[in-house]
Amino acid sequence: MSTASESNGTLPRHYLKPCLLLLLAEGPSHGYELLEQVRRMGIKGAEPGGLYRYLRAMEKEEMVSSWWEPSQAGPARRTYVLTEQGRKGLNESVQSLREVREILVSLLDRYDSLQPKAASASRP
Amino acid sequence: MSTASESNGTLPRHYLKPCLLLLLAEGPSHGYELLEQVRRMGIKGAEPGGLYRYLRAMEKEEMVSSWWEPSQAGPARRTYVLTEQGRKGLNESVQSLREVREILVSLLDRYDSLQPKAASASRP
DNA sequence: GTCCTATAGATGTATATTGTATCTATCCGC
DNA sequence: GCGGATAGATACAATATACATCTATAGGAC
Repeated sequence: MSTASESNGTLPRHYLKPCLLLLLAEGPSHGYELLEQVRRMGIKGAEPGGLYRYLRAMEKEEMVSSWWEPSQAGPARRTYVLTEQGRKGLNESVQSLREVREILVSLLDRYDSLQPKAASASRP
Repeated sequence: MSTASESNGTLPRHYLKPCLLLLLAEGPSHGYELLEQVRRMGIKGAEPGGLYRYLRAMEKEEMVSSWWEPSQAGPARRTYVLTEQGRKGLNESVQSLREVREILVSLLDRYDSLQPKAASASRP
């Protein structure tokens, strides 16, 4: 257990799947590119191993489908698209994400209304 | 993997520790009560096993300290208080939580600006 | 008194999820 | 033909989580 720093500066990898669904809702893509996109989105700790695993898992669940596509520069890529079901899945996970956001907001509000002493780190 | 519903209506248990630190920053408390409080806060899936284990772990890290206290009704309780270090830990994890909140907000905004078709679930 | 329930805390263990390292393959420039 | 960037995949160890179980105390029902 690493205390307080287990999600330092990054979205927990926990949100990888919703992120992937969102990115694929914006258009078809392939693993390597998705990796860079999720990193740019804030999941800095995302790494290829887990990402490819998630993609294959989501395919097994029929949230996405894929095929090989030759690249004009470099090795062939597996291109992923969102399925009808994946879009439903995205809608659903967005709903839970909204709840998470609300809870997070109220938790942070609660922190902010602690005695000033405790808030020393955020108020100079 | 259960797709899209793994955090349905609840804060991932992942946030248990920050929650406990916040609750203890509001005042000393004991495990059984903390359990109910975190559940009320939104971590509905919290269960005694993990919670007590977290508390002992946090004590080993000197984020909290505890002692036995007799109860006027029922068995003795172990009362926990936040230590100086625990308060620092809270401040730090609140900072990452703020980042998480920001990323979540931008992710949801991004979802909301998808083609109307995709947003059918949230706009009647 | 003894049985049942609520309160309180703790542990053991099976299973899932993650992190990390490693491996293959293709194409490009040189 | 070699090294580096791109692309995808897997194995295995380390952690985390869920779930069941165990102890103990106080209070009330009977």
